[in-house]
Amino acid sequence: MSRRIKLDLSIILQKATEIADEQGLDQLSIGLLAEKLEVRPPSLYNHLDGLNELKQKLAIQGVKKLHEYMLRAAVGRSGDEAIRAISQAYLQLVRQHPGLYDASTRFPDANDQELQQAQESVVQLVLQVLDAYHLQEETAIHMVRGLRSFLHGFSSIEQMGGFGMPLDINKSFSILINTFIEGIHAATIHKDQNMEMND
Amino acid sequence: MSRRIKLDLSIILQKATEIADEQGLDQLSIGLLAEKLEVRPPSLYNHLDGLNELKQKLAIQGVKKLHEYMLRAAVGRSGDEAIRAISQAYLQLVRQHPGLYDASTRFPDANDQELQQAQESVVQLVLQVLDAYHLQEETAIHMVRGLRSFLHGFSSIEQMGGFGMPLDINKSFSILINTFIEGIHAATIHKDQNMEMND
DNA sequence: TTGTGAAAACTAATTCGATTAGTTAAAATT
DNA sequence: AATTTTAACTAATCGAATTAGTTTTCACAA
Repeated sequence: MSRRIKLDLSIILQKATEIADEQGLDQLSIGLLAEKLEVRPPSLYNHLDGLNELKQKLAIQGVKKLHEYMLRAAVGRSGDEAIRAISQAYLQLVRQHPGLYDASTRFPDANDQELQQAQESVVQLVLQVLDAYHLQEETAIHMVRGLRSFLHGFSSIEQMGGFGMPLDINKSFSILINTFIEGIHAATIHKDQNMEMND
Repeated sequence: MSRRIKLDLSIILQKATEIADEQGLDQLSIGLLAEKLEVRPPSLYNHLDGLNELKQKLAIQGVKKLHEYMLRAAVGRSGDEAIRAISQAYLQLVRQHPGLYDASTRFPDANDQELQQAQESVVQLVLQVLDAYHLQEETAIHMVRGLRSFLHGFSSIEQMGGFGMPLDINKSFSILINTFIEGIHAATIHKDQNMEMND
C-alpha cells in the first residue's frame, strides 16, 4: 500500500479556501477540512500549527489575490478608467472568494511580514493609480482611505445580504464609483500650484 | 439567605455588551459571561437559549442604538449639516460600542421582526435626510447605499486597525464625508423643477 | 537489497466551551 | 403554612481543537 494520503501545505490551503469560499469562513474547521482531505484531524498538525494559523494564512492569500486582481485590472489603464477597473476587480475578488476575503479582514496577523507587504502592495497600487490626478500627497492618502472604505463597506454589505431594497446592486456600484471619481476631481489641487492647507 | 443571585435578561445583555465592547465579540462566551455575573454557566439558560441567541439579541441592540445615535444627531439639522451629523454619529457608535456593532453586522437574524424594523428605521432616517436634496427616488437609494457602505467600511477598517499611514483619521473622515456630499449635489436632479431648493 | 532515520500518517487521550438533564432551594401565591 | 413556580445548582454529555505517543512509509546509504 502506498502512503494513505499525500498532504502538502498548498493542498491544505487550497481545500481550506474552497471550504471557506463555499460554506463560509466560520464553517471551516479542522475536522471538516480533514474529512475533505480524507485524513484524520491530527494529521493536519504536521503541516500547520492549528486553526488560527490556518486562517491567518488564508488572510495572506486573500490580500495577495486581491492585489493580483487589482493589478491585472489596472494594467494598461489610467485615470478614471483605471479607478473603475480596480474597483470592479475588488468587488469581483470578494464575490469569487468571499471566505478568503473574510479571513483577510477578520484574521490579519498585524505582525506578519508577508501580510504587511501584501497590504502595502495594494495601497501602493491605488496610490499609483491616483498619481494621474496629481493630488497633494495627503489628499491622495485620504482618497485611498475613502475608496478602500467604500469598496470594503459595499462588498461586505453585499456579502451579508444587507442591501434589501429591490434596486440593481451593480448599478448602485457603478454610480457610486462615478460619484467618488467626481469627488476626486473636485479634490484635485495640483501639486505644482503648491497650496498650503493648515489646521 | 436570599437567592444566590438576581439575574434578569436585561442585566445579562448589559454585561454581555460590556464584554463584547471591551474585549471583542469573539471573547464573549457563556463561561466568561457567567463568571462576570457570578453565576454558573447553566443558569444563563433559564433566561436565553444559548450563545447564538445572545449574539442575535446584541445585534438588535446594536442596530437600535445606531438608530438612536443617528436620530439624536439629525434632530434640528438638515441638508449637508445633517449628513455630517449622522455620519459622525455612526462613527461614534462604532467607536463606543464596537462589540455591539460587530454583532449587528455578523449575527443579524434576517428573520427577526424586531431587527428588520430597527434596520428599516435607520434606512428611513437617512432617506429622510436625503429628502432635502430632492433626488430621484432611485438615486436616493443609491446614495443611501453609498453612504452606508462608506460608513461601514471606514469604521470597520478603523476598528481592525487597518489605517496604517500616519495621517489623522478624523480628518480623513470629514474630508471624505464632504467629498461624498459634493457627490450628492452633483447627482441632484430635481424630481420636480417647481420645488423650492434649500441651497 | 536491506536497514535506518525522518517525515507524516495514525490512535488514543485531554481539554475546553456549550449545552442538557435532573435536582433543589428560594420566592410567590393560595 | 402549604403548594406551586422560578431559577439557581450539580453532574453529565457532546463536539471541536489540540497534544502525546505510536506506527507506517519513504528516501537513501551501506
